[in-house]
Amino acid sequence: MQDNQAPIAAEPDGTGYQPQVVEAAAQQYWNAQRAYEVSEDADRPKFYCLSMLPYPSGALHMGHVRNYTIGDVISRYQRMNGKNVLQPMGWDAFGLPAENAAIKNRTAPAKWTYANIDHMREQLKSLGYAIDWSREFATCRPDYYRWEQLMFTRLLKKGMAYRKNAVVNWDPVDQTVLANEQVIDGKGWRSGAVVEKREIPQWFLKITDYAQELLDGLDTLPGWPEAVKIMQRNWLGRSEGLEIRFDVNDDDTPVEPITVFTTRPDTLMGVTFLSIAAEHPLALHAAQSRPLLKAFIADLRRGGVSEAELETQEKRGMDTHLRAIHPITGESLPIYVANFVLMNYGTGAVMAVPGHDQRDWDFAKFYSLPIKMVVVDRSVLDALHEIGHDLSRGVGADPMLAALEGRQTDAYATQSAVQLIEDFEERVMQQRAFTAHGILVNSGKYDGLDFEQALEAIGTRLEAEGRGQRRVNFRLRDWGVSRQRYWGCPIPVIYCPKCGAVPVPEEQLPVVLPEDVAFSGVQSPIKADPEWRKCSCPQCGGPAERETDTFDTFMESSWYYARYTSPGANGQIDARANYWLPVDQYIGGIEHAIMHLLYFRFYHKLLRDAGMVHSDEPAQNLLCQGMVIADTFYRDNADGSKDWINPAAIDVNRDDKGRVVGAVLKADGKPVQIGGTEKMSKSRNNGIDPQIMVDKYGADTVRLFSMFAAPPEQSLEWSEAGVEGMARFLKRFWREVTTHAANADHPVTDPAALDEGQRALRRQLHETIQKVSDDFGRRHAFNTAIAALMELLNALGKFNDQSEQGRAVRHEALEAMVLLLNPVVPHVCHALWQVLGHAQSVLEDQPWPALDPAALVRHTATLAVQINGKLRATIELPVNASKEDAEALARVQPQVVHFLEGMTVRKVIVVPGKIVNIVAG
RNA sequence: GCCGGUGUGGCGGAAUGGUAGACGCGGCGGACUCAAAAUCCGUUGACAGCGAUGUCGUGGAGGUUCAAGUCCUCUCACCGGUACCA
Repeated sequence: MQDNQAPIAAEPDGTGYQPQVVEAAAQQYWNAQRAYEVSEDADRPKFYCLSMLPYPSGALHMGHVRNYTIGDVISRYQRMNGKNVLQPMGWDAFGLPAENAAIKNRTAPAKWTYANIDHMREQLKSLGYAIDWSREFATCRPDYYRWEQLMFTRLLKKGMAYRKNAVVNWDPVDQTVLANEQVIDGKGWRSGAVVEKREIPQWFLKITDYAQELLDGLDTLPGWPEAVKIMQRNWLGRSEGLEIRFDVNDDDTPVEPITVFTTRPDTLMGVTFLSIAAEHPLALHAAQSRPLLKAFIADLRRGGVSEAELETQEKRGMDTHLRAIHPITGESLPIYVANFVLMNYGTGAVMAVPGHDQRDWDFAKFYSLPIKMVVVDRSVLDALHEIGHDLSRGVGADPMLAALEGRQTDAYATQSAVQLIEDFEERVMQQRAFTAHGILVNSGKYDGLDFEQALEAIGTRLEAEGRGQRRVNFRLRDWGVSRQRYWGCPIPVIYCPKCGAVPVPEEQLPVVLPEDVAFSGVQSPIKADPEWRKCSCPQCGGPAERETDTFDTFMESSWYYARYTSPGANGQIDARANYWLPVDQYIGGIEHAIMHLLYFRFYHKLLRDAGMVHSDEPAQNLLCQGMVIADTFYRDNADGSKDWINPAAIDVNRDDKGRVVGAVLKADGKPVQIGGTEKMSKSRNNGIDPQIMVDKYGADTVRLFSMFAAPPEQSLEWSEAGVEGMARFLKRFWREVTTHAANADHPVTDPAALDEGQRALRRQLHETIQKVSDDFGRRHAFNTAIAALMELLNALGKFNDQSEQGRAVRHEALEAMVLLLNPVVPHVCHALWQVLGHAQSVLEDQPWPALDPAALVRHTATLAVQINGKLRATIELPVNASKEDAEALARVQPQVVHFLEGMTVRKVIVVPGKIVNIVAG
């Protein structure tokens, strides 16, 4: 550090801002004070701030830094506002990546996982988060997962867990089940073999029993993002409709009727065929006698099971040659096997109405099946009225039929009515299905009814005949929790040849997963080991075998939030849970909007129904942060592949206006291609290591940039130049405080004695306090809060008043700034608080700066003057000026006079304190 | 395919129906320096103009309104999820 700089840059104590020194000292103090360890305190309002726990993938990434910094800012802010704040941390330690790493590195998944946790814990600690580390746990430890095994056995006894067949991705070469992620273009990612669908028995939790409650509960969560609630509503997919039974004709053997569910019973008279899933029992029955159909069904087994894959494939089908009986007309309808009907959804069979469903329309066109129009737009009815078919003349609810049968007096009108309907058919039905609600036609006695009337009439009739039933249907399916993998929580079930599936007795829990294993990836070690599974039946004592499947890892992440509240509890959780729960603020990635957050809500209701918690929902407020993205750079290889180059190794070239015109590799100075800005990933080599950034700039700078560069819900583009800007800001802040503290005593502000400049600075200070409080506490708009603090520092830099009250106002402002910035950059604030003459302390225990409303008072306001909505002038006038005064002043502005020449003023709108808009022409 | 989101200067972003572009980055000009770095000062949407100033401008097309980045309809592109990645 040079010491011949201009006086303003000189540091009174001879040193500048040294983040490494400042951060080590602050963290050491917090540790010594155990500053963030908390316990239940009935006298203070609690605040439980929870960030989604990390998967220990190896090293911290910027997404973690962003997530945990948001949580930390909220935690520290809430504590400064007097709350008893709990901010815990743990590890979502089971999962597929550990198995992949085990194969690659020839280490046991457990060893790899624990090493990652140790490394990532140190990284997290270097960022200075206000975490209560005494509550830390990893979900792969038996003392964690034993409680979810216990819960599962109890659910099994209650009938809330059950076993049934379900379809999985099967790799025929590796002889293993693949995750959807491991299926690429219908092929296994390692073997390259075409994946097959295969049915195997799996355990399920009856989440569908809670479907209605999960739906209703969303209305009790005003603190959740609307987008998340909408996605969950759509995922739950509540619909009301009619379940209809179609009898089936078969020449040889008697067969079960087909049950379908429809939300459009009004189109029943337009059904021209039925579609069933390939796995439907009737399809399998028909295939027995039809080799072609059998081959077709076998062909549909090719490829993976993911919805995205199934829904985007070409629609195909084949006639079973079985015939269904229309429940009203008695018509004989073809039954098709179709690849777009999924056995998982509803009943695995749908009634096809090509006239009024686009997918059925496409299918019918392709296979030359009949299309019947049975619903027309209301406008057709209106047109009928115009040509003399008046409903009020006793036609009642049956105008179409009347028209068609010529019961109207006017033959011309009748003919026109027929024409109108035919026109509609011509105009609409030739092009596509008419899918909107409307009025029934070609439906016999139901002609003229609207949707609700038709639902009522047809529903009542089918219910009376025992052929149908009105019911509520959900899209949501039960939660399949079985995984055919090693690195997960063992499912606590024993299979006995005599007694069947028996839950492991509570006193025998936990069923411990062996951690010291050889792992090749071909088969789970507990499946490969003939000894591990051997046991005796808890009921009859005879020889039996353990379940070797493990739980879906969403099981562990569905209740961890509750376990943090009860460290060491001899049970899943204890009474402490009801002090801390529900979570006040939950923070995590938007990618968890549906599945994790639904299981999380579901599990809370399971805990409630087991008497362990008293609330209905696990989290009051939810913030979903966006991704962290970065530029990508690459060079083309001769074989057409790309070499992706990390942004840290790149220099960017610009033209004289600052536009990027190219990039070169620092190492050789030669050009590279610029790719898009994408999510940080290994595959694009555009990840920026948080550790390198912390080592280079300090944790505070990294935290500040993460919070400043974008609002939390949006994606955040990493920019090292932007990081440098944050480092500059902290340096200037440091200099401003240290210079001030060294130069003088600090008198107290006397608001009555301030001159205009002093009052203006103090007003800006209190406006900033107001804005930062609102941005941190309510809006979670950390970026604009920081911008306001930057503006305040800019103003302080220009404020050269060395008078007593000048120094007093500056002192007031700098003290407040240290407190306002503390949630974001706690280390530097910890140091500067002492520079300002205070004893070393936990800054979160200082009160949040108080707003002085008197300081905010303004005497004049600036109004925009518009002519026809375009800005032409601004005027300054007293805040209490009347509308008339504002208009009068606006009208005499030279620009206004100029623009109004030759025009007539029609109207003047005055919004006091904001705008005068003169409408003229 | 379906569900949800996003789109504003050279870049990240600001603006909760009321002066589009706060703040930061980058660029340009200057000060300091033997020089460089750092720091500081000024300037910076596009187009036209010496200038005052004017015109245009928030993915695209329409609409509502005295007034639209913001509300509505349609549309395009990208991102997230799609039940075994977490």
